[in-house]
Amino acid sequence: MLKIYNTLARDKQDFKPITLNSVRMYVCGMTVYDYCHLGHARVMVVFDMVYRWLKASGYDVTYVRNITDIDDKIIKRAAENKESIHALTARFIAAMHEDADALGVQHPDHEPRATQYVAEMLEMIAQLEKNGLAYRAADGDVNYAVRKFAGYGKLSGKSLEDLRAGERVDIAGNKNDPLDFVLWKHAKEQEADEVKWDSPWGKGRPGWHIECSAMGSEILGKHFDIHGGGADLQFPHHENEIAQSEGAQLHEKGSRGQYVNYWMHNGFVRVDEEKMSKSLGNFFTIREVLKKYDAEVVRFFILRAHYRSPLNYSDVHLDDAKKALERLYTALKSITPPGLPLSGEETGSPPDETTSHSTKTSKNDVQVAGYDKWRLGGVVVDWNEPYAQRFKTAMDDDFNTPEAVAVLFDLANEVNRTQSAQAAAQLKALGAVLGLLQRDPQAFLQRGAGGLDDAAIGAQIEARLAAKKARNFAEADRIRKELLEAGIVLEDTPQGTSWRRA
RNA sequence: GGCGAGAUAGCAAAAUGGUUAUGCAGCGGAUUGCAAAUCCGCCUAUCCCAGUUCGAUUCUGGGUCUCGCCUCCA
Repeated sequence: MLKIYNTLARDKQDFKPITLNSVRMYVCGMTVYDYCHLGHARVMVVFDMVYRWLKASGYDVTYVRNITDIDDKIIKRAAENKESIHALTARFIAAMHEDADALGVQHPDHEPRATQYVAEMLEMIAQLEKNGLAYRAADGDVNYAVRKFAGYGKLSGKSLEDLRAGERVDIAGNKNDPLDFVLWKHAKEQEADEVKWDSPWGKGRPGWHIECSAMGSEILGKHFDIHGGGADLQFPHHENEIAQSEGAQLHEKGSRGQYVNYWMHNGFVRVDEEKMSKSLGNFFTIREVLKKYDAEVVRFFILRAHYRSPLNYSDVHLDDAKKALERLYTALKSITPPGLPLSGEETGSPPDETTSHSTKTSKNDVQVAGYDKWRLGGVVVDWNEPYAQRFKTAMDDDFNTPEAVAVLFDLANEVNRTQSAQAAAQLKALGAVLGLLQRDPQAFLQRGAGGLDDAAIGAQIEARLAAKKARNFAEADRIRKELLEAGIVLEDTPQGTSWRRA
Protein backbone atom coordinates (compact mmCIF):
# COMPACT_ATOMS: atom_id res chain seq x y z
CA MET A 1 0.00 0.00 0.00
CA LEU A 2 1.19 3.46 -0.90
CA LYS A 3 2.20 5.67 1.98
CA ILE A 4 2.52 9.42 1.55
CA TYR A 5 4.12 11.89 3.90
CA ASN A 6 1.29 14.28 4.58
CA THR A 7 2.40 17.74 5.68
CA LEU A 8 -0.98 18.17 7.33
CA ALA A 9 -0.31 15.21 9.62
CA ARG A 10 3.47 15.56 9.74
CA ASP A 11 3.63 11.85 9.18
CA LYS A 12 3.49 9.14 6.57
CA GLN A 13 -0.06 7.94 6.05
CA ASP A 14 -1.68 5.19 4.06
CA PHE A 15 -2.97 6.65 0.85
CA LYS A 16 -6.70 6.19 0.44
CA PRO A 17 -8.26 7.94 -2.53
CA ILE A 18 -11.61 9.66 -2.15
CA THR A 19 -12.98 7.77 -5.13
CA LEU A 20 -11.96 4.18 -5.61
CA ASN A 21 -9.14 3.75 -8.14
CA SER A 22 -8.92 7.39 -9.03
CA VAL A 23 -6.74 10.23 -7.83
CA ARG A 24 -7.21 13.94 -8.22
CA MET A 25 -3.99 15.91 -7.79
CA TYR A 26 -3.21 19.62 -7.96
CA VAL A 27 0.29 21.06 -8.01
CA CYS A 28 1.22 24.72 -7.81
CA GLY A 29 3.07 25.58 -10.97
CA MET A 30 5.05 28.56 -12.06
CA THR A 31 4.62 32.29 -12.19
CA VAL A 32 5.63 32.99 -15.74
CA TYR A 33 7.70 36.15 -15.85
CA ASP A 34 11.11 34.57 -16.36
CA TYR A 35 12.83 31.33 -17.31
CA CYS A 36 12.40 28.39 -15.00
CA HIS A 37 15.34 27.54 -12.79
CA LEU A 38 16.43 24.24 -11.33
CA GLY A 39 14.10 24.63 -8.38
CA HIS A 40 11.17 24.68 -10.79
CA ALA A 41 12.69 21.70 -12.57
CA ARG A 42 12.57 19.80 -9.31
CA VAL A 43 8.86 20.49 -8.75
CA MET A 44 8.02 19.46 -12.28
CA VAL A 45 10.12 16.29 -12.22
CA VAL A 46 9.13 15.25 -8.71
CA PHE A 47 5.41 15.52 -9.32
CA ASP A 48 5.80 13.99 -12.75
CA MET A 49 7.32 11.03 -10.92
CA VAL A 50 4.37 10.99 -8.51
CA TYR A 51 1.96 11.20 -11.44
CA ARG A 52 3.70 8.29 -13.18
CA TRP A 53 3.82 6.14 -10.06
CA LEU A 54 0.13 6.69 -9.31
CA LYS A 55 -0.69 5.67 -12.88
CA ALA A 56 1.68 2.71 -12.72
CA SER A 57 -0.15 1.71 -9.54
CA GLY A 58 -3.37 1.50 -11.51
CA TYR A 59 -5.03 4.76 -10.55
CA ASP A 60 -6.93 6.88 -12.98
CA VAL A 61 -5.17 10.15 -12.27
CA THR A 62 -6.31 13.67 -13.01
CA TYR A 63 -3.32 15.93 -12.66
CA VAL A 64 -3.64 19.70 -12.63
CA ARG A 65 -0.66 22.05 -12.63
CA ASN A 66 -1.59 25.69 -12.86
CA ILE A 67 0.11 28.66 -14.43
CA THR A 68 0.13 31.99 -12.64
CA ASP A 69 -0.05 34.53 -15.43
CA ILE A 70 -1.14 37.62 -13.48
CA ASP A 71 0.84 38.94 -10.56
CA ASP A 72 2.90 41.90 -9.35
CA LYS A 73 6.15 40.59 -10.73
CA ILE A 74 4.62 39.94 -14.13
CA ILE A 75 3.21 43.45 -14.28
CA LYS A 76 6.54 44.90 -13.25
CA ARG A 77 8.53 42.84 -15.73
CA ALA A 78 6.17 43.63 -18.59
CA ALA A 79 6.51 47.32 -17.84
CA GLU A 80 10.30 47.03 -17.77
CA ASN A 81 10.27 45.21 -21.06
CA LYS A 82 7.70 47.57 -22.52
CA GLU A 83 5.64 44.64 -23.66
CA SER A 84 2.14 43.44 -22.89
CA ILE A 85 1.42 41.04 -20.05
CA HIS A 86 0.11 38.59 -22.56
CA ALA A 87 3.21 38.71 -24.76
CA LEU A 88 5.44 38.25 -21.73
CA THR A 89 3.55 35.34 -20.25
CA ALA A 90 3.06 33.62 -23.60
CA ARG A 91 6.80 33.71 -24.15
CA PHE A 92 7.66 32.23 -20.79
CA ILE A 93 4.90 29.65 -20.92
CA ALA A 94 6.38 28.40 -24.17
CA ALA A 95 9.85 28.40 -22.61
CA MET A 96 8.57 26.48 -19.59
CA HIS A 97 7.03 23.86 -21.86
CA GLU A 98 10.29 23.47 -23.71
CA ASP A 99 12.13 22.94 -20.45
CA ALA A 100 9.56 20.50 -19.11
CA ASP A 101 9.62 18.67 -22.40
CA ALA A 102 13.38 18.31 -22.34
CA LEU A 103 13.23 16.91 -18.81
CA GLY A 104 10.79 14.21 -19.83
CA VAL A 105 7.96 15.70 -17.82
CA GLN A 106 4.59 14.44 -18.94
CA HIS A 107 1.91 16.94 -19.69
CA PRO A 108 -0.51 17.43 -16.81
CA ASP A 109 -4.10 16.64 -17.68
CA HIS A 110 -5.01 20.28 -17.13
CA GLU A 111 -2.89 23.36 -17.14
CA PRO A 112 -5.23 26.19 -16.16
CA ARG A 113 -4.16 29.80 -16.24
CA ALA A 114 -5.19 32.27 -13.57
CA THR A 115 -6.42 34.90 -16.01
CA GLN A 116 -8.93 32.46 -17.41
CA TYR A 117 -10.54 31.67 -14.07
CA VAL A 118 -11.21 35.17 -12.78
CA ALA A 119 -14.98 34.58 -12.81
CA GLU A 120 -14.58 31.55 -10.56
CA MET A 121 -12.35 33.52 -8.24
CA LEU A 122 -14.92 36.30 -7.96
CA GLU A 123 -17.55 33.75 -7.15
CA MET A 124 -15.45 32.36 -4.37
CA ILE A 125 -14.61 35.80 -2.99
CA ALA A 126 -18.32 36.62 -2.96
CA GLN A 127 -19.00 33.43 -1.06
CA LEU A 128 -16.28 34.26 1.44
CA GLU A 129 -17.77 37.69 1.93
CA LYS A 130 -21.18 36.12 2.44
CA ASN A 131 -19.64 33.81 5.02
CA GLY A 132 -18.18 36.75 6.88
CA LEU A 133 -14.60 35.85 6.05
CA ALA A 134 -13.85 38.64 3.62
CA TYR A 135 -14.12 42.39 3.97
CA ARG A 136 -13.47 45.41 1.87
CA ALA A 137 -10.68 47.59 3.24
CA ALA A 138 -10.45 51.35 3.06
CA ASP A 139 -8.11 51.26 0.08
CA GLY A 140 -10.53 49.16 -1.94
CA ASP A 141 -8.79 45.81 -1.57
CA VAL A 142 -10.83 42.85 -0.47
CA ASN A 143 -9.05 40.98 2.29
CA TYR A 144 -9.48 37.66 4.00
CA ALA A 145 -10.14 37.92 7.73
CA VAL A 146 -7.75 35.31 8.98
CA ARG A 147 -8.84 35.36 12.61
CA LYS A 148 -12.39 34.48 11.64
CA PHE A 149 -11.27 31.17 10.22
CA ALA A 150 -10.88 28.59 12.95
CA GLY A 151 -7.93 26.35 12.32
CA TYR A 152 -5.84 28.87 10.46
CA GLY A 153 -2.27 27.57 10.68
CA LYS A 154 -3.08 23.87 10.77
CA LEU A 155 -0.97 23.09 7.73
CA SER A 156 2.12 25.09 8.59
CA GLY A 157 1.91 24.45 12.33
CA LYS A 158 1.78 28.11 13.12
CA SER A 159 -0.52 29.83 15.50
CA LEU A 160 -1.80 33.33 14.93
CA GLU A 161 -0.14 34.33 18.19
CA ASP A 162 3.24 33.03 17.05
CA LEU A 163 2.87 34.77 13.74
CA ARG A 164 1.88 38.06 15.32
CA ALA A 165 4.87 37.90 17.60
CA GLY A 166 7.11 37.53 14.58
CA GLU A 167 9.17 40.57 13.90
CA ARG A 168 8.87 40.19 10.19
CA VAL A 169 5.14 40.60 9.98
CA ASP A 170 4.50 44.12 8.80
CA ILE A 171 1.61 46.09 10.09
CA ALA A 172 -0.34 46.92 6.99
CA GLY A 173 -2.60 49.87 7.45
CA ASN A 174 -5.50 48.62 5.42
CA LYS A 175 -5.83 45.25 7.08
CA ASN A 176 -7.86 44.54 10.15
CA ASP A 177 -5.17 42.10 11.14
CA PRO A 178 -1.60 42.14 9.89
CA LEU A 179 -1.95 38.53 8.80
CA ASP A 180 -5.00 39.11 6.64
CA PHE A 181 -4.21 38.60 2.99
CA VAL A 182 -5.56 40.08 -0.21
CA LEU A 183 -8.25 38.35 -2.21
CA TRP A 184 -8.88 41.17 -4.67
CA LYS A 185 -6.55 44.05 -5.39
CA HIS A 186 -8.13 47.29 -6.44
CA ALA A 187 -6.93 48.68 -9.75
CA LYS A 188 -4.31 51.40 -9.75
CA GLU A 189 -4.61 54.15 -12.26
CA GLN A 190 -1.26 53.68 -13.88
CA GLU A 191 -1.89 50.01 -14.53
CA ALA A 192 -2.72 48.78 -17.99
CA ASP A 193 -6.29 47.83 -18.85
CA GLU A 194 -4.96 44.37 -19.39
CA VAL A 195 -4.70 43.81 -15.65
CA LYS A 196 -8.11 45.20 -14.72
CA TRP A 197 -11.19 43.06 -14.35
CA ASP A 198 -14.66 44.20 -13.37
CA SER A 199 -15.91 42.97 -10.05
CA PRO A 200 -18.60 43.75 -7.48
CA TRP A 201 -15.82 45.52 -5.57
CA GLY A 202 -14.73 47.64 -8.49
CA LYS A 203 -12.05 47.15 -11.08
CA GLY A 204 -9.08 45.16 -9.96
CA ARG A 205 -7.23 41.89 -10.15
CA PRO A 206 -7.06 38.76 -8.06
CA GLY A 207 -4.66 38.17 -5.19
CA TRP A 208 -2.27 35.33 -5.60
CA HIS A 209 -3.76 32.67 -3.34
CA ILE A 210 -7.32 32.76 -4.63
CA GLU A 211 -6.44 31.38 -8.06
CA CYS A 212 -5.41 27.97 -6.78
CA SER A 213 -8.50 27.65 -4.60
CA ALA A 214 -10.73 28.59 -7.50
CA MET A 215 -9.05 26.48 -10.16
CA GLY A 216 -8.59 23.51 -7.89
CA SER A 217 -12.22 23.31 -6.92
CA GLU A 218 -13.45 24.13 -10.40
CA ILE A 219 -11.49 21.36 -12.09
CA LEU A 220 -11.05 18.78 -9.35
CA GLY A 221 -13.96 19.56 -7.07
CA LYS A 222 -14.17 21.00 -3.59
CA HIS A 223 -12.52 17.99 -2.06
CA PHE A 224 -9.63 16.23 -3.72
CA ASP A 225 -6.79 13.88 -2.88
CA ILE A 226 -3.35 15.39 -3.29
CA HIS A 227 -2.06 18.93 -3.38
CA GLY A 228 1.62 19.51 -3.98
CA GLY A 229 4.19 22.22 -4.39
CA GLY A 230 7.52 23.48 -3.18
CA ALA A 231 8.16 23.62 0.55
CA ASP A 232 8.15 27.40 0.44
CA LEU A 233 4.48 27.38 -0.50
CA GLN A 234 3.43 25.66 2.69
CA PHE A 235 3.11 29.04 4.34
CA PRO A 236 1.44 31.27 3.56
CA HIS A 237 0.19 30.13 0.15
CA HIS A 238 -1.19 26.71 0.99
CA GLU A 239 -2.36 27.79 4.41
CA ASN A 240 -4.33 30.55 2.73
CA GLU A 241 -5.68 28.19 0.13
CA ILE A 242 -7.13 26.04 2.86
CA ALA A 243 -8.64 29.10 4.54
CA GLN A 244 -10.25 30.14 1.26
CA SER A 245 -11.44 26.79 0.01
CA GLU A 246 -12.73 25.49 3.31
CA GLY A 247 -14.02 28.91 4.30
CA ALA A 248 -16.06 29.14 1.14
CA GLN A 249 -17.76 25.87 1.95
CA LEU A 250 -18.97 26.99 5.36
CA HIS A 251 -22.47 27.62 4.08
CA GLU A 252 -22.91 24.07 2.94
CA LYS A 253 -24.74 22.06 5.55
CA GLY A 254 -23.27 24.34 8.15
CA SER A 255 -20.03 22.41 8.41
CA ARG A 256 -16.70 22.97 6.91
CA GLY A 257 -15.62 20.37 4.40
CA GLN A 258 -12.10 19.17 3.98
CA TYR A 259 -10.33 20.73 0.99
CA VAL A 260 -7.37 18.39 0.44
CA ASN A 261 -6.54 15.06 2.05
CA TYR A 262 -2.79 14.85 1.42
CA TRP A 263 -0.44 17.81 1.18
CA MET A 264 2.96 17.09 -0.35
CA HIS A 265 5.92 19.44 -0.34
CA ASN A 266 9.20 18.91 -2.11
CA GLY A 267 12.54 20.10 -0.75
CA PHE A 268 14.63 22.89 -2.20
CA VAL A 269 17.43 22.84 -4.66
CA ARG A 270 20.40 24.46 -2.99
CA VAL A 271 23.64 26.05 -4.05
CA ASP A 272 26.44 25.93 -1.52
CA GLU A 273 23.97 24.82 1.16
CA GLU A 274 21.71 27.77 0.47
CA LYS A 275 18.27 27.74 -1.07
CA MET A 276 18.30 28.48 -4.77
CA SER A 277 15.99 31.41 -5.28
CA LYS A 278 15.32 34.37 -7.45
CA SER A 279 15.80 36.84 -4.65
CA LEU A 280 19.19 35.47 -3.68
CA GLY A 281 20.20 35.48 -7.31
CA ASN A 282 21.98 32.15 -6.91
CA PHE A 283 19.85 30.29 -9.42
CA PHE A 284 20.65 28.42 -12.57
CA THR A 285 18.01 28.32 -15.25
CA ILE A 286 17.08 24.97 -16.67
CA ARG A 287 18.17 25.94 -20.17
CA GLU A 288 21.48 27.14 -18.83
CA VAL A 289 22.12 23.78 -17.18
CA LEU A 290 20.93 21.87 -20.23
CA LYS A 291 23.64 23.49 -22.30
CA LYS A 292 26.13 21.68 -20.15
CA TYR A 293 24.34 18.52 -19.10
CA ASP A 294 22.04 16.10 -20.82
CA ALA A 295 18.43 16.58 -19.72
CA GLU A 296 18.09 12.97 -18.65
CA VAL A 297 21.16 13.39 -16.46
CA VAL A 298 19.43 16.32 -14.77
CA ARG A 299 16.26 14.28 -14.33
CA PHE A 300 18.29 11.40 -12.89
CA PHE A 301 20.10 13.83 -10.59
CA ILE A 302 16.75 15.00 -9.22
CA LEU A 303 15.26 11.53 -8.82
CA ARG A 304 18.23 9.89 -7.15
CA ALA A 305 17.54 12.07 -4.10
CA HIS A 306 14.39 11.77 -2.04
CA TYR A 307 11.87 14.46 -2.99
CA ARG A 308 11.68 15.88 0.52
CA SER A 309 15.45 16.15 1.03
CA PRO A 310 17.48 19.16 0.12
CA LEU A 311 19.32 18.74 -3.16
CA ASN A 312 22.62 20.50 -3.56
CA TYR A 313 23.43 21.58 -7.08
CA SER A 314 27.01 21.56 -8.28
CA ASP A 315 28.96 20.44 -11.32
CA VAL A 316 30.60 17.73 -9.25
CA HIS A 317 27.22 16.23 -8.42
CA LEU A 318 25.99 16.47 -11.98
CA ASP A 319 29.17 14.83 -13.23
CA ASP A 320 28.60 12.08 -10.72
CA ALA A 321 25.00 11.64 -11.84
CA LYS A 322 26.13 11.52 -15.45
CA LYS A 323 28.56 8.68 -14.82
CA ALA A 324 26.01 6.78 -12.81
CA LEU A 325 23.40 7.06 -15.54
CA GLU A 326 25.98 5.94 -18.08
CA ARG A 327 26.44 2.78 -16.10
CA LEU A 328 22.77 1.96 -16.50
CA TYR A 329 22.78 2.67 -20.21
CA THR A 330 25.98 0.69 -20.63
CA ALA A 331 24.25 -2.31 -19.13
CA LEU A 332 21.46 -1.95 -21.67
CA LYS A 333 23.80 -1.38 -24.59
CA SER A 334 24.85 -4.89 -25.36
CA ILE A 335 21.56 -6.56 -24.54
CA THR A 336 18.56 -6.41 -26.76
CA PRO A 337 15.49 -6.75 -24.62
CA PRO A 338 12.95 -9.23 -25.97
CA GLY A 339 10.24 -7.85 -28.15
CA LEU A 340 8.20 -6.30 -25.42
CA PRO A 341 6.44 -3.04 -26.05
CA LEU A 342 8.58 -0.94 -23.80
CA SER A 343 8.31 2.51 -25.16
CA GLY A 344 6.61 4.79 -27.60
CA GLU A 345 3.63 3.29 -29.29
CA GLU A 346 4.83 -0.28 -29.17
CA THR A 347 6.86 0.25 -32.30
CA GLY A 348 10.18 1.13 -30.78
CA SER A 349 9.71 4.67 -31.92
CA PRO A 350 12.71 6.85 -31.25
CA PRO A 351 12.56 8.96 -28.13
CA ASP A 352 12.77 12.21 -29.98
CA GLU A 353 9.61 11.47 -31.88
CA THR A 354 6.95 13.93 -30.98
CA THR A 355 3.73 12.29 -29.99
CA SER A 356 0.66 14.40 -29.90
CA HIS A 357 -0.33 14.98 -26.34
CA SER A 358 -3.72 13.97 -25.15
CA THR A 359 -4.61 16.74 -22.80
CA LYS A 360 -8.11 16.52 -21.53
CA THR A 361 -9.21 20.01 -22.21
CA SER A 362 -10.93 21.80 -19.47
CA LYS A 363 -12.42 25.02 -20.57
CA ASN A 364 -9.47 27.29 -20.98
CA ASP A 365 -6.40 25.19 -20.74
CA VAL A 366 -3.22 26.00 -22.48
CA GLN A 367 -2.14 23.50 -25.03
CA VAL A 368 1.28 23.29 -26.53
CA ALA A 369 2.02 20.82 -29.25
CA GLY A 370 4.99 18.55 -28.99
CA TYR A 371 5.14 18.91 -25.25
CA ASP A 372 4.92 15.31 -24.34
CA LYS A 373 7.58 13.52 -26.28
CA TRP A 374 8.63 11.12 -23.57
CA ARG A 375 5.14 9.94 -22.77
CA LEU A 376 5.22 6.21 -22.70
CA GLY A 377 2.48 3.81 -23.45
CA GLY A 378 2.27 0.12 -22.73
CA VAL A 379 5.11 -0.21 -20.26
CA VAL A 380 5.43 -3.82 -19.34
CA VAL A 381 6.74 -4.61 -15.91
CA ASP A 382 6.61 -8.04 -14.35
CA TRP A 383 5.63 -6.91 -10.87
CA ASN A 384 6.02 -10.37 -9.40
CA GLU A 385 9.70 -10.43 -10.14
CA PRO A 386 11.91 -9.75 -7.06
CA TYR A 387 13.61 -6.61 -8.34
CA ALA A 388 10.28 -5.13 -9.34
CA GLN A 389 8.89 -5.96 -5.93
CA ARG A 390 11.75 -4.15 -4.24
CA PHE A 391 11.20 -1.24 -6.60
CA LYS A 392 7.51 -1.16 -5.80
CA THR A 393 8.09 -1.39 -2.06
CA ALA A 394 10.46 1.56 -2.30
CA MET A 395 8.10 3.66 -4.37
CA ASP A 396 5.15 2.83 -2.13
CA ASP A 397 7.16 4.13 0.81
CA ASP A 398 6.54 7.82 0.16
CA PHE A 399 8.09 7.68 -3.31
CA ASN A 400 11.52 6.54 -2.19
CA THR A 401 13.22 7.04 -5.53
CA PRO A 402 16.79 6.73 -4.15
CA GLU A 403 15.97 3.18 -3.12
CA ALA A 404 14.16 2.52 -6.40
CA VAL A 405 17.20 3.78 -8.30
CA ALA A 406 19.42 1.50 -6.22
CA VAL A 407 17.28 -1.40 -7.45
CA LEU A 408 17.98 -0.26 -11.00
CA PHE A 409 21.70 -0.55 -10.32
CA ASP A 410 21.34 -3.98 -8.81
CA LEU A 411 19.39 -4.97 -11.88
CA ALA A 412 22.12 -3.54 -14.10
CA ASN A 413 24.62 -5.73 -12.29
CA GLU A 414 22.37 -8.72 -12.95
CA VAL A 415 22.17 -7.80 -16.62
CA ASN A 416 25.96 -7.46 -16.90
CA ARG A 417 26.52 -10.70 -15.07
CA THR A 418 23.95 -12.90 -16.76
CA GLN A 419 23.40 -11.11 -20.06
CA SER A 420 19.73 -11.83 -19.47
CA ALA A 421 17.41 -10.21 -21.96
CA GLN A 422 14.60 -10.52 -19.44
CA ALA A 423 16.57 -8.62 -16.85
CA ALA A 424 17.41 -5.96 -19.41
CA ALA A 425 13.75 -5.63 -20.32
CA GLN A 426 12.86 -5.28 -16.67
CA LEU A 427 15.55 -2.64 -16.19
CA LYS A 428 14.23 -0.62 -19.08
CA ALA A 429 10.62 -1.05 -17.97
CA LEU A 430 11.32 0.05 -14.40
CA GLY A 431 13.33 2.93 -15.78
CA ALA A 432 10.28 3.97 -17.77
CA VAL A 433 8.26 4.20 -14.57
CA LEU A 434 10.68 6.92 -13.49
CA GLY A 435 10.87 8.44 -16.96
CA LEU A 436 14.43 7.20 -17.46
CA LEU A 437 16.38 4.85 -19.73
CA GLN A 438 14.08 4.98 -22.74
CA ARG A 439 16.61 6.18 -25.27
CA ASP A 440 18.70 4.02 -27.52
CA PRO A 441 21.71 3.20 -25.28
CA GLN A 442 24.17 3.68 -28.11
CA ALA A 443 22.71 7.07 -28.96
CA PHE A 444 22.81 8.09 -25.30
CA LEU A 445 26.41 7.04 -24.84
CA GLN A 446 27.48 8.75 -28.04
CA ARG A 447 25.42 11.89 -27.41
CA GLY A 448 26.86 15.34 -27.64
CA ALA A 449 28.72 17.08 -30.36
CA GLY A 450 32.26 17.29 -29.17
CA GLY A 451 34.72 17.96 -31.99
CA LEU A 452 34.76 14.87 -34.18
CA ASP A 453 31.74 13.73 -36.13
CA ASP A 454 30.70 10.13 -36.55
CA ALA A 455 32.41 9.73 -39.91
CA ALA A 456 35.74 11.00 -38.61
CA ILE A 457 35.52 8.70 -35.63
CA GLY A 458 34.61 5.79 -37.88
CA ALA A 459 37.61 6.48 -40.10
CA GLN A 460 39.92 6.54 -37.11
CA ILE A 461 38.49 3.27 -35.87
CA GLU A 462 39.10 1.70 -39.29
CA ALA A 463 42.65 2.97 -39.33
CA ARG A 464 43.26 1.54 -35.90
CA LEU A 465 41.74 -1.76 -36.90
CA ALA A 466 44.12 -1.97 -39.85
CA ALA A 467 47.05 -1.18 -37.58
CA LYS A 468 45.93 -3.87 -35.18
CA LYS A 469 45.69 -6.39 -37.98
CA ALA A 470 49.23 -5.54 -38.95
CA ARG A 471 50.11 -5.99 -35.29
CA ASN A 472 51.27 -2.41 -35.23
CA PHE A 473 50.05 -1.85 -31.70
CA ALA A 474 52.01 1.35 -31.24
CA GLU A 475 50.05 2.93 -34.07
CA ALA A 476 46.77 1.47 -32.80
CA ASP A 477 47.40 2.89 -29.35
CA ARG A 478 48.38 6.23 -30.78
CA ILE A 479 45.05 6.47 -32.58
CA ARG A 480 43.17 5.48 -29.49
CA LYS A 481 45.01 8.05 -27.43
CA GLU A 482 44.29 10.69 -30.00
CA LEU A 483 40.58 9.89 -29.90
CA LEU A 484 40.63 9.86 -26.13
CA GLU A 485 42.05 13.34 -26.12
CA ALA A 486 39.10 14.32 -28.30
CA GLY A 487 36.77 12.85 -25.71
CA ILE A 488 36.12 9.58 -27.49
CA VAL A 489 36.55 6.32 -25.61
CA LEU A 490 36.98 3.14 -27.66
CA GLU A 491 35.80 -0.24 -26.52
CA ASP A 492 36.94 -3.41 -28.23
CA THR A 493 34.36 -6.15 -27.99
CA PRO A 494 33.96 -9.52 -29.65
CA GLN A 495 31.46 -7.82 -31.95
CA GLY A 496 33.95 -5.17 -32.96
CA THR A 497 35.02 -1.77 -31.74
CA SER A 498 32.45 0.64 -30.40
CA TRP A 499 32.88 4.12 -29.02
CA ARG A 500 31.28 6.53 -26.62
CA ARG A 501 31.83 10.05 -25.48
CA ALA A 502 33.58 10.43 -22.14
C1' G B 1 12.37 35.85 18.69
C1' G B 2 8.48 31.82 17.12
C1' C B 3 7.95 27.23 14.40
C1' G B 4 10.01 23.19 11.59
C1' A B 5 13.68 19.89 9.11
C1' G B 6 18.34 17.66 9.23
C1' A B 7 23.61 15.94 10.69
C1' U B 8 25.59 8.53 7.59
C1' A B 9 32.16 6.79 4.81
C1' G B 10 36.68 11.04 0.08
C1' C B 11 31.80 12.83 -2.46
C1' A B 12 26.47 11.91 -3.17
C1' A B 13 22.56 9.30 -0.93
C1' A B 14 19.01 5.27 1.33
C1' A B 15 17.79 2.00 5.12
C1' U B 16 17.82 -0.37 9.73
C1' G B 17 17.22 -1.99 17.54
C1' G B 18 21.81 -6.93 16.02
C1' U B 19 22.82 -9.27 9.56
C1' U B 20 26.49 -6.23 1.98
C1' A B 21 22.35 -0.31 0.65
C1' U B 22 23.39 1.93 -3.97
C1' G B 23 26.31 5.28 -7.28
C1' C B 24 30.93 8.05 -8.14
C1' A B 25 36.05 8.07 -6.62
C1' G B 26 40.15 4.74 -4.61
C1' C B 27 42.79 -0.19 -3.97
C1' G B 28 43.63 -5.56 -5.44
C1' G B 29 42.39 -9.52 -8.87
C1' A B 30 40.00 -11.70 -13.45
C1' U B 31 39.51 -10.37 -18.51
C1' U B 32 42.29 -7.52 -22.58
C1' G B 33 48.03 -7.25 -27.33
C1' C B 34 47.45 -2.68 -24.17
C1' A B 35 43.00 -0.34 -22.85
C1' A B 36 37.79 0.54 -22.15
C1' A B 37 33.54 -1.86 -20.45
C1' U B 38 32.31 -5.81 -17.30
C1' C B 39 32.87 -9.31 -13.28
C1' C B 40 34.96 -10.81 -8.32
C1' G B 41 37.05 -8.96 -3.85
C1' C B 42 38.51 -4.79 -0.65
C1' C B 43 38.73 0.02 1.76
C1' U B 44 36.30 4.30 4.15
C1' A B 45 30.36 5.75 8.19
C1' U B 46 26.53 6.60 11.08
C1' C B 47 27.98 15.04 14.88
C1' C B 48 28.94 15.17 20.56
C1' C B 49 27.29 13.69 25.68
C1' A B 50 24.08 10.96 28.67
C1' G B 51 19.94 7.39 29.18
C1' U B 52 16.82 2.91 27.84
C1' U B 53 18.50 -2.05 26.06
C1' C B 54 21.83 -8.18 26.12
C1' G B 55 22.84 -4.85 22.00
C1' A B 56 21.70 2.02 19.24
C1' U B 57 23.64 4.91 13.54
C1' U B 58 18.42 3.69 14.49
C1' C B 59 14.54 4.94 20.57
C1' U B 60 14.61 9.03 24.71
C1' G B 61 16.84 13.55 26.82
C1' G B 62 20.56 17.36 26.49
C1' G B 63 24.23 19.85 23.50
C1' U B 64 26.72 21.60 18.97
C1' C B 65 26.24 22.78 13.99
C1' U B 66 23.52 23.40 9.33
C1' C B 67 19.23 24.58 6.63
C1' G B 68 14.18 26.27 5.92
C1' C B 69 9.50 29.02 6.97
C1' C B 70 7.62 33.39 9.60
C1' U B 71 8.21 38.98 3.07
C1' C B 72 7.83 37.34 -3.22
C1' C B 73 9.51 32.49 -3.93
C1' A B 74 9.00 25.69 -6.60
